[in-house]
Amino acid sequence: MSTVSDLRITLVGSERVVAGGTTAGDLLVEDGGGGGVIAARVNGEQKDLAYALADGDVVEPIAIGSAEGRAILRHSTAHVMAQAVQDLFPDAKLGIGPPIENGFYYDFDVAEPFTPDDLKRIEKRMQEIVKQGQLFSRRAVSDDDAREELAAEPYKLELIGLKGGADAEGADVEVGAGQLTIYDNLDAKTGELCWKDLCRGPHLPTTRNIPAFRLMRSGGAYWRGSEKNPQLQRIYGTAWENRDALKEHLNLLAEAERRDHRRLGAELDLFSFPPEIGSGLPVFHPKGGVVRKVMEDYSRRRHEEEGYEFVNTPHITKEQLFAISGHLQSYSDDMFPGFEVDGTGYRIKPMNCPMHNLIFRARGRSYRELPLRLFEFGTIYRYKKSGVVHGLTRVRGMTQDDSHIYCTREQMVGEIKTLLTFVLDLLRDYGLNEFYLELSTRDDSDKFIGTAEDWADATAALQEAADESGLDLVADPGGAAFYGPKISVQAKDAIGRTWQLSTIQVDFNQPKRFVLEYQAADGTRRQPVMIHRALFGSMERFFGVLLEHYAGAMPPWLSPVQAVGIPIGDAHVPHLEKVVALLRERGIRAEVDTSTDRMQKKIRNAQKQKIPFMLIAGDDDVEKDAISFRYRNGDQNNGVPITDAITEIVQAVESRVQI
RNA sequence: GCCGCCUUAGCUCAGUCGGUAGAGCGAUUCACUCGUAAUGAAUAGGUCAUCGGUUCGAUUCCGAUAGGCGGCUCCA
Repeated sequence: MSTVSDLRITLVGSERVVAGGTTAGDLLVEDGGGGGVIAARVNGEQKDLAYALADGDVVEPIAIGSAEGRAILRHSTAHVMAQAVQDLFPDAKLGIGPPIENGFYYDFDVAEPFTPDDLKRIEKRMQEIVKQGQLFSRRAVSDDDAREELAAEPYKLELIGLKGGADAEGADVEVGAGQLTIYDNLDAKTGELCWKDLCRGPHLPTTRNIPAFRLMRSGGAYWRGSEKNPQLQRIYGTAWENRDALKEHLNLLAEAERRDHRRLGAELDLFSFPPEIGSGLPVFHPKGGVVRKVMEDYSRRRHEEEGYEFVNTPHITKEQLFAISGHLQSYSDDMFPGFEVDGTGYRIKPMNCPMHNLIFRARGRSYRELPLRLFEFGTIYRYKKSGVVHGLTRVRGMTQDDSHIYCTREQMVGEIKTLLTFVLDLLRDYGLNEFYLELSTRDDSDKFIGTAEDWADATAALQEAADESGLDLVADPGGAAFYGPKISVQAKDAIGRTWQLSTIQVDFNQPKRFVLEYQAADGTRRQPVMIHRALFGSMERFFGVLLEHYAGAMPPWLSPVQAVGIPIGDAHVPHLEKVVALLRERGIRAEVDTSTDRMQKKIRNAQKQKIPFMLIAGDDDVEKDAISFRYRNGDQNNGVPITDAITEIVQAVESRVQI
């Protein structure tokens, strides 16, 4: 029996004396924090509310709506789901069930994959469990006891064996580094055991604390994330602190679906993926083609201004080139198979850099030429596994806005700084405004080539450029490629999703392999620093990202059709033809809708095509030599003199604003 | 590549418990000429993804292939 002497504890900053045996829950609920407090942070560690306080403990509440609270909620919901699954499918073996961003999952080994109907049944059973208000009850067990209790759960047994060294994503949620614990789900009235799971916790006090959840989908998932392991069936769900938050989340998903670039690409007649050509190989239709052209034209112009030199290289090459670059050895899984021409092996190129290196090497280079910045819209082909291909974001053929910069070590810092500014400015021109950076560096493993000094220098240069940008920087230690560190630019889109776009990558490998050299001022031959940089990533992918960002309503400068003339009657067509001709003279992509539809229908069509400027004309406008604007948002501006209307459109296009 | 689901008219989708198919939109034609998100009518359009099997008979059942979707893995 423990002593019942008073305990001195600290509750969010203030000292407190409570009776022995007080739990975190007693304290926090008594403190008035009962509303929404579902767990506690005691001495920095998450604990159940049932945790019995000890003398000297520092206690903080965890609210269900906080990041930590949501994770606990979702983890507990995963338990409820697993219980429901084992109720309905007694032979299901448990994998792992961690919380994830926006929800949770649990993996099961079952004879038959789950059907959508199964998910409905499971969800229904979960609701019953939630209603029952089962208690989550923590219990410490020895490894041996745990093995005995979980003898029927082979995957759990495997996790017990891994304790502390759990490597798979989510596995450490089940087994921490120390003492094993099991969470029993107990009937609130009878205290009867309903279900149990090996788990580190903490959990909600009862299943009744789950306010809102939904099962989302199921799919296969390899045990412990390895292709070599058997596949389990994973069920994904989402859970929130109240119904509104759940609803908001579901709305966001619906909005994302509405913005899906694959859907918009078809609706707006921008591109398609003819099966006759092959998976992951898009064709751009005239309307998509003009958007791409505008993107390329503007990008070229900016690169010219920044001192890039334009090069062109072929799509195929002797295989030998990739033996020199090393890609054949380390990248061949991602390359299309080779073929033979006149007895020599050839390949389709999966990257442009080796060819740019050959341009660098085409003659002796002086330090006076550096930095040498080679730029190309280089079309490359990479073999992607069939299950990976996805719209424009995961293709097998793509055009990179690729550039390779060769500079001296002394120039490296300055060059990287300028580069990052250039990259961010250009992305801003396309209407992306929220960024953060990720810095991928080496770790101690021996897969990395190049000297420690090289790495330190390059990493410092990237770090310095990143710091100067003032953007948030996420460290990614160990995430670098074997040949050098990199910065990647992550952009947030209009609905808050992040996309990895540009990368700036230092390469210690290829200059060595291609024996790239320049002659320094002192007459010695030195190896240049090589920086890879794809700004949009690929034109296809960036196109897709922009489409989703704008939900198809591209800003006027990027819109395939910038203005459409809509006559009220046939008699007004010549008037609009005249306006459209004037607009075209100013470089505006404009046309008159001369179809036999009624003007209401024409407006509807233009609206669906998300054309920024509708120019409507009837008798009133013809008489006044004017047009009436209708904008995409439904606003009107009637009787605008033609010259004013043209100025307005041209200005909107030239300033690259969104309207 | 792996697990599951899907493929019916240009698009979105019904349907056939095995007896060769429908709608809306779109297209075409005709009529209507209209002031801010769908005028009306008629017509055309499908080897039910492809190939093979089972069957008297397959779009339907089975298998393979291709393509798509959702996961997983991969993305130096």
